[in-house]
Amino acid sequence: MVTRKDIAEYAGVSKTTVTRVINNQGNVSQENIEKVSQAIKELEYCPNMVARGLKTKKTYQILFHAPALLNPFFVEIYTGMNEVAQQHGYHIVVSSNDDLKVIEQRQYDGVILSYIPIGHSQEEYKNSGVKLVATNYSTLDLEIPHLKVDIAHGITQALDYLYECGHRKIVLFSAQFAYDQRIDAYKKWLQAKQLPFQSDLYHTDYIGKTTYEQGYNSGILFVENGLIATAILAFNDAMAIGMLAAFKRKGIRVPEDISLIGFDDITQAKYTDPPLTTVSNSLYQIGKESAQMLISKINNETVSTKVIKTELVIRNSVAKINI
Amino acid sequence: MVTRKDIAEYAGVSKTTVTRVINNQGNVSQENIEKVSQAIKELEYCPNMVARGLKTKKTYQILFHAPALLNPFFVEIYTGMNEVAQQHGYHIVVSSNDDLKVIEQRQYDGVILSYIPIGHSQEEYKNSGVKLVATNYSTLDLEIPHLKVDIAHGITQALDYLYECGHRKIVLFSAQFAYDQRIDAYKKWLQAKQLPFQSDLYHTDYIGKTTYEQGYNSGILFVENGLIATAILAFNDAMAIGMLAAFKRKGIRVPEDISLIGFDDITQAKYTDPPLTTVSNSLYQIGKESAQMLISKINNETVSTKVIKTELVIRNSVAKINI
DNA sequence: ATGAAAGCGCTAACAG
DNA sequence: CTGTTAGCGCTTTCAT
Repeated sequence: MVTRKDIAEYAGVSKTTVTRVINNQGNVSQENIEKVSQAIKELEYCPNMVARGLKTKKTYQILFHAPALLNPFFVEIYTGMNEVAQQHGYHIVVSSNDDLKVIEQRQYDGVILSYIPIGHSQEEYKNSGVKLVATNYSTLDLEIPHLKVDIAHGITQALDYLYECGHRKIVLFSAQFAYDQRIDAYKKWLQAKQLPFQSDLYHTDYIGKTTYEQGYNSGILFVENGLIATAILAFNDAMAIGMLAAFKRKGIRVPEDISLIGFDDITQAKYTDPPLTTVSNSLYQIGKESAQMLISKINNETVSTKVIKTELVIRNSVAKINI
Repeated sequence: MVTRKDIAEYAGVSKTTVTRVINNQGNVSQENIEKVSQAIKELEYCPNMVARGLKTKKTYQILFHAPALLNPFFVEIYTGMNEVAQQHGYHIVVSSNDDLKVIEQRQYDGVILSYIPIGHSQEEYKNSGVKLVATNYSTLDLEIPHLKVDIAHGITQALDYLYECGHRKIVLFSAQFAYDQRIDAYKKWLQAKQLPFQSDLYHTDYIGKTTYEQGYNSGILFVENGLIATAILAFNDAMAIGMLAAFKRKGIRVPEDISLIGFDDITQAKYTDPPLTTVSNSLYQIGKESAQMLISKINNETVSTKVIKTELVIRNSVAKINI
């Protein structure tokens, strides 16, 4: 390994001078700049960021704390994040490891939270002293600056659309694992439309997992219990896609027999049969912005929570029905 | 930040002793072990891996060099990799950055290659001196130890199955971006079956991208040019899923009008309509094994190329037809 | 404009 | 069993 020392000797200057030209801090003669540059090129020197990190306390590494990358949802966010991180010279490592110690151990410059693991609190993260930002958060009481998706708005958009299409019996799939704005938004909307709230018209039958598989299982169950509604608002696209498969399996046609709306607009949503009507979350954009937010924070700029607007993407999984 | 020095002072021992108990190297009295452990707990000390890395030249970081995580294919591999990496205390960072310098800069302990970027050669990687392993490689001339998927075998399995189902006109989708075993395997198989080789029965119309979108476009084109075959062997599942959408759009039924086989068996393949018959690659397993392989190599064990067996997963996208 | 020296937090001889 | 010392590769005062 060739170090700054080698360059210094080769160029006949001091190590300090080498540092100065590498980080172009000025105060070095044109002649020396050239000698050093030449040496660097010839010896193929490249700075050791570990050593630098030890000294400067900056590793140029960011931790993305996500439950499971296998969920396409997170992959799209990650992809956006990664793009801006790269532009700023940061590497991102993804971890679903609940151990907060790694943050200090590995000296991450900052962390992006996409969830707070069970058994941990936002206080713990805050106390750890790292630069912190949350992404795609929808819970109300988060003090950490974050990108807030206005899920309530998205739900309302979807519900309105369903209403326009003539639907009056709509099942909402929510989640048990956390407080979910969906339910409140749903109730509020029902009230506004003067529709009755029937508890069997929303489901919280699954815990934590919002996957294809879970959607499939929920779909099967839903059919077997008798179609109690004309439309479903799924927790997310992955689940909606699983349901699509379940309905197909059970001989239930979408949208003829039941209408279905997803959430997130992941890439595949365009390629399902029928193409999935869904609420777009701008996942990629969210990823980019949250990385930008964290990097700003690392640079000691002040950042504040920002609301992301959702958008209804109309494809073919919802039917107009007669009222 | 609390360091080893703080622990030493708090426990009334030397820094070396602290090191010894942390890395339990023995040669420490029971009494001191307890004093140090106590101090660590009370001061909430945790070792700084950057400093350690500088000294030991081990960062416990692995680079996964993959073109795009958005491709579900890579995500599944990554997930497997990540699991075993975690078990061994490694973090993985994914990068599609072509710059080999980061390997030295960031002092990665090893890198897993899923492709060699255009303009680079395996020699370059080898010369860089890092521990190296390749994953899911199918080209023939790779000297780096790797997990080799026997694509030829997979193709043959798929082709055989199609043949059994009565298909004689089969389109193979290959890729332009690299030498692809598929074509050779296809030709060889045709010969064995004494079927004529028709150049219009394989396509290499797309470059590099093997995505949903590309599959969709290819599917549309394929239909518009007139169905010249009864079955398609797609490059991978992502493309097959895109094609499924295209056929649906064009009113072509799968498998009634055309049969379709994918490659990889990604998670969604189970949830398409119809569920996709495909060749399983054991992506998750590949990920796990390649990480294991690299870690062994990092530990200076000798590792060698290993062939992964493919498996035909029969679902419902292939029809039996009359010969 | 240049260099010497100290030190980031850790490990690894070496000496006791 | 324990501690002293040097040093990993880099940055940063502080002199010159």
